[in-house]
Parts: sequence; C-alpha cells; structure tokens
Amino acid sequence: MNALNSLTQEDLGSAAQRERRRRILDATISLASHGGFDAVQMRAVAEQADVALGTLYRYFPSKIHLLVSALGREFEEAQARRAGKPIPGDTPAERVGLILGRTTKALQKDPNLTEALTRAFMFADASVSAEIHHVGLILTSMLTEAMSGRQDEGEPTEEEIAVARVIGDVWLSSLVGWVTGRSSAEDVEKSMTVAIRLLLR
Amino acid sequence: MNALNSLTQEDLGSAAQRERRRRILDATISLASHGGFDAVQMRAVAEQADVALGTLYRYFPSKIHLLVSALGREFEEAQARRAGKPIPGDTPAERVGLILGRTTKALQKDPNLTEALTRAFMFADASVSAEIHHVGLILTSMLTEAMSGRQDEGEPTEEEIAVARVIGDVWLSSLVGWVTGRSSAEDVEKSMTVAIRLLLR
DNA sequence: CGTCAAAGTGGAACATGTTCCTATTATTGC
DNA sequence: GCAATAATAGGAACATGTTCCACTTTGACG
Repeated sequence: MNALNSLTQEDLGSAAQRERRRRILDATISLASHGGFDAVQMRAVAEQADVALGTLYRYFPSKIHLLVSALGREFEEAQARRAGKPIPGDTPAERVGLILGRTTKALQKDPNLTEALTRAFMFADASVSAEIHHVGLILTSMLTEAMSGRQDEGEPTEEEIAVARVIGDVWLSSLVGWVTGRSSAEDVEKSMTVAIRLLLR
Repeated sequence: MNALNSLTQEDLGSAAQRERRRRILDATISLASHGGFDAVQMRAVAEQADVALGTLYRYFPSKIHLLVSALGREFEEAQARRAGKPIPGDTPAERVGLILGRTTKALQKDPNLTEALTRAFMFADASVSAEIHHVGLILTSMLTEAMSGRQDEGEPTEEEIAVARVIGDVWLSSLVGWVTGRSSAEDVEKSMTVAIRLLLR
C-alpha cells in the first residue's frame, strides 16, 4: 500500500476509524456545498469533522485526495440508487441522453459542490490515480449500461466502452466549462446532445 | 476593461511595457519547462523576468492568468507556423489524425511545460474566460481547417464546428490524463484515433 | 524645466495547504 | 492487567499565492 494513497475502507479496521472517515467526508461535502472548492479548507474540515489536522492528513494526504474521495463516495451512492432500476428510453441515444441529462441536472442543483468536486477531479495528479480510476469506472459503466439498456448482465462491447469514454470526456470538459463559469447550463445540455447525436446514430 | 483581466497587447502602449510583458512570459515558459506547474512560482517568475512582484501581478492578476496567457502565446505562434502550409492527407480523418498526432508529439517533447499549461487551462475560472476563449478558438479552427482541408477561405459548417469541439474535448481530457501521469503517451494517441474513427467516418 | 499622475521597486504581511513535533489516548499482544 | 505500539490531539512552523504599502522612477504636459 502506497503511503501516498488515502486510506480506503478496507484499511480501516475499527468502527471508530470508519466513523472518523465518514465524518471527514461529510464535513468535506458540507463545506464544498456551501462555498465550493475554496471553502474546503483543511483546517475547517478538520474542525467540523472534529479531528486534528494531522489526523485529517493521515486519512487523506492532500486536499485533492480528500475531494476526489468525496466524489467517489457520491458516485457510489448514486450508482447504488440507480441499481436495479432500468433506464427508460427506446434507443441508446435516448437512454444516454436521459441519464446524462438527469445527472447533469442533479449536479447543477448544487453548483458549489459540483465545482469543488469537478475541479479536484481535473487537478488530480498521479498520486490520486486509484481514486480517479474508481470514479472513471463508475462513470463509464453508467454510460455503457445506458447504451445497452441492460444492467450488469453481460459485459459491454469494446465499441460501447470506446463510445462511453468519448461521451464521458465531452461531458467532463463541458462540466468544467460550466463550473468555471465559462458556459451556461444550457450549453452543457447542448454539448451533450450534439455529442450523443454524433456518436450514437 | 475589467481589472481582473490581464493586460493584453493593445493596452500596452510603451515599448518598455511590451518588453516587460515578453520577459515575464519568457520566464514563465522557461520555469514551466524546467519544473512544470509547481516550478512556476510567482517570486521566481518576477525575479527571472527582472520585475517586482507587484509589477508581475499588475500584468497578470494570478498565476493561472499568467500560465493561460503563456499558453495563448504558444498557440498563436504554432498557428503562425502552420499558416499557409496545407495539411497533407486525403480524408478529414487522415488530416485531423495527422495534425493532432503532430501536435501531441510536440507537446510530449516538453512534458513539464505541457503539464503546467494544461493544468492552468483546466483550472482557470471565469475571470480568465477571455484568455481561455482565445485558446479555444485557435484550437477549434486548427481542427476545422484540418477537417475541411482548406485554410481560412470559407467558414466551417456548423457540423464541422460541432465535431471539432467534441474532438477537442476528448483531446483535452486525454491530455489531462497524460500530464497528470494517469495515462501514457500511447493512450493519448489511441483515444484520439478512436474518437476520430467514431466521429469522422 | 517643474509638476503631477501613473508605473515600478522592494519587501512586509497575510491566507491556506502541508509538514512536523510532543504529549496524550486507544489498541494490541502477552 | 501491563507493556509496547499505534493513532490522535493540539498546534507551531514552513511554503507559496496574493495583497498592500511607502518610496522611487518614468513619462506626459504645461
């Protein structure tokens, strides 16, 4: 286990530690939701989570690890909420459009949180690759499931994965544009519609 | 003129000021090239450019402005070097693949510089939108020119622009993956090949 | 030339991410 | 239960982006 990685669930034997980790991530989400990336200050997170600054750094070796881990937890929860519910729509384009639109709208309801998590994701370097990869997998599987219309049963094809990656990239780029105030919510929707039309026809 | 924006050429009447601006950007590129994003420290830039720290902030209101402006200058120079030279290749896919491959290879020759500029680009917020937009335009026009095979004469179609944007997004996302050490140079090439195949067929 | 405003200098001061150290508390192996 | 080990608390210290200020230089104008 690399010391640069943040502690994952498996490493945390004791309930008290899982509890601390939860409190830290809760504080992170709460602060991010109020004031975005800049409001997630390590001292503030530590205080709100009721742990010492050193402990915070023991659990998450940097602010970026912390935020990307929080993003990972959010994605997991969203994935769990989707589980078992088939995505409506008759064509891959419809289903992907629908789920992306739904997710985008959910993100846009909490702009500060989205800004904090998105920027951390884009700024993360190699030391965060495990957490990043985790998030990437959930995103890709969300898209391939929407494309194929099936859930879990049956692996996606290479082609489906390739298309999902491209769509995911476009989605991320346009989210970045939105969270940084360079483009509007409608612009994001429009980009996604165009990308889906070009890729899923 | 918004005080938050960096001084552009037009604002700089005196030759001494243009000269200072050039020295600052030169120092930025030089430091970035040596040690990447982290090595571009404002005090170091000021010292190497032989200006006071306050003056540096007068010209560029933040490190991100500074780096994105440097990226803008590099893009302009690259665009000027391309001017007039037709892109070889018989199909849009070939031409786009060629020019993207060429550009990617050039960037990969100076990983530190690329890392610094790319991260600044992705981290930039709304106060940098002018500079970001400038870079975005050059990138899009590079791609539409490659697609159509013509230079300047004749505006690109809506469809060409839409495809160029998607390809640009994928390219940026995969560059981010590369500069942050999460994917290899070959991965970038592969992503681009796949995106081009999916979009330009 | 003398004057005045703008620009530049040098450097202190501040904010926040990160590191480090010591004392205290919890956990674990015997 | 006790000794050893690990984890946490509390907080100082450091690094770097950013702001601010007092002073000097430059350049434009009458």
